[in-house]
Amino acid sequence: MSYVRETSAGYLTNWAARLFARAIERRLAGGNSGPMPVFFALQDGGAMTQKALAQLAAVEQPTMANTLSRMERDGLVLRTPDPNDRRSARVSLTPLGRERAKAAFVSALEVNGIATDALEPEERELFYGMMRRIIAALERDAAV
Amino acid sequence: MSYVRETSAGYLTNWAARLFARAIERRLAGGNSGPMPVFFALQDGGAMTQKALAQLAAVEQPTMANTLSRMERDGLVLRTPDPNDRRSARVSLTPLGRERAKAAFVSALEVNGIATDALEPEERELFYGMMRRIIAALERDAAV
DNA sequence: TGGAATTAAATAGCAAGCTATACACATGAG
DNA sequence: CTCATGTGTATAGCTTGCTATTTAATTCCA
Repeated sequence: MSYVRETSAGYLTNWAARLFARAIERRLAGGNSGPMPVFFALQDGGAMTQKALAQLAAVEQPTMANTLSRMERDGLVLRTPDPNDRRSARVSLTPLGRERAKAAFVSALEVNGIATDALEPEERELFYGMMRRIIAALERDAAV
Repeated sequence: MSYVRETSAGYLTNWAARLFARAIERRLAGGNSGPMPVFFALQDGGAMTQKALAQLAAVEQPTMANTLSRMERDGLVLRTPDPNDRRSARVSLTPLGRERAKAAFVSALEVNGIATDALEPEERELFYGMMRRIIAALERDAAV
């Protein structure tokens, strides 16, 4: 690694993020990592608004709209019109979606395990904390 | 943040990576973050092969091919045919490219500064080290 | 030397992220 | 009650990433 790569927080983070996504996708055989936050949010049978899902996943609304469209196309998710607000729909997992959610959960745990195994046990909470502080700082910056 | 978001290394890393990219792009006014590794590799006037650039950036060859095509389209980069190997071309920055590279360097430093300011000074090297270990672990996994 | 294997780059096609904008419905103020 | 404003989704259009495949040139070996 060059000096820039070794000591740029952004460079390292972007690189690691791509490796995380690839490691998960490799385990999902055809599945992708985009639906993961939806799986986590809805795995216990709940239903949520697209807007709420976008907030949970920390992505913009159009990103979530497209992800849900692909999931709907693939039979993973159901959009039920909200009777109280005809603009809105409640999103829930289909049986196939719940099945895939379980598999995604297993893969995510495995990949996170590979990553955290690279850290000393006492470093792990520190790593999460550092990440959360960096995220908070960058979100403050974005809000300006 | 939910429990999953707070303690999933992959989730946190992906989230932070997107914030890094957005923070840089916000500062580049129309510019994007994809060319950044090319800027860093070529900023001092050197020329490199597409393959070498892809390795430096840690992206696949077609990803770099497309990035370079956009940069060429935008007048940032020049592809000079290699006289010794007609399959290959030497890539270098145009004057405009070098100008943009300087701006990108400033932005990257600023954004990295925002991130590292969220860490205690004595935590920073530790953070880079943790990231490098996680990257190494995930690359080992990918190589299996 | 001539065909096989390797290598550099390009292309096709998809996912997931973004911004900007459009559309349809809901709501609140007068 | 109507019209302006606000809100939930959808769409358009772009970048960046990936895998799989193709094309063209080089190299190696029999």
